[in-house]
Amino acid sequence: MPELPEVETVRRGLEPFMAWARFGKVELRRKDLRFPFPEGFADRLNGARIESLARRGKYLLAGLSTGECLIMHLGMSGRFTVKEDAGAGAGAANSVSEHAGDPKHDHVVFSLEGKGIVEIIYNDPRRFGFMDLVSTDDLESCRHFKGMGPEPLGNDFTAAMLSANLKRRSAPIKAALLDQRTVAGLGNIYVCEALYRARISPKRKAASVAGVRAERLHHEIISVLRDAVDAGGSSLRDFASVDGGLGYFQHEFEVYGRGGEPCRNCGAPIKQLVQSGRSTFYCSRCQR
DNA sequence: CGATTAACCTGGAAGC
DNA sequence: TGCTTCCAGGTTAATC
Repeated sequence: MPELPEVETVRRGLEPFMAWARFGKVELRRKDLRFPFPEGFADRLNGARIESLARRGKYLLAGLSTGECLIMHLGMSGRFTVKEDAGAGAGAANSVSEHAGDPKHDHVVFSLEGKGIVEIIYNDPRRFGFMDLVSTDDLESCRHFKGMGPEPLGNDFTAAMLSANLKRRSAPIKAALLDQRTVAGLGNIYVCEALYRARISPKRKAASVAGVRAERLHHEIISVLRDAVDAGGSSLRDFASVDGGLGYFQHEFEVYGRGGEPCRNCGAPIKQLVQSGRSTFYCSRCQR
């Protein structure tokens, strides 16, 4: 489900409930998601205060008072919902999202004590998501973040850095941008959209995206991600923010999911092909 | 070393 | 209506 803008939308939805709250009961309804939960997961969270809720690429990071960091990845179908007034009696759960998902896929329930008690429910039908606990000191070097590329909406992401990361790569630019070592947080949708905005063919060799093309691409990656974050992400199929609200950036797609429809710039039909096992959408007239 | 593919899972949509 | 096939926002282990 989620690329950077969707994960950021989730982060913003969870932050008011999670920041400065304390973990109470942690309920695991199975022993694994994509990977097993780490040893003693529930015990290590219990009693911990959440000092920050951050995002790195497509990962959510809860910094804990215990010196550890709770790492959460939503995979393809993960979602969080918040249940306020948990434990306040029957029928009192007045903010359960209407997009809560099938309860049979509710795999984790965090009970949090902050201003009142809330339950944070993690639902994930496909179970491609996962959670991990890592010492805060080891965050950068841990297996999830070692080698991860720059944060595209951060201050240190530059065209020169993008160009350097694409140099000596023979794969198509589409594949290179899906690789989280090039830039963090891009997925299939926003790679297609950024390449369209930058007028670069997804089939072009990554290494040939340099100079003015790299500058254009750098600029458009930032612009499409900013626009999508501002729109609350894209709601395809089932993405919903924590409060059940839907993003609306899907209405602004220029190419993604528009195979055969006319390019809004030149009128030529949008083409669709498969790269790296994923659908690519692009305009062969506008994108070179 | 880098590039490509299959695999992990379930559910919804499309095709017959 | 029911069965089958394909496809989906991500990552990673295995293979070339």
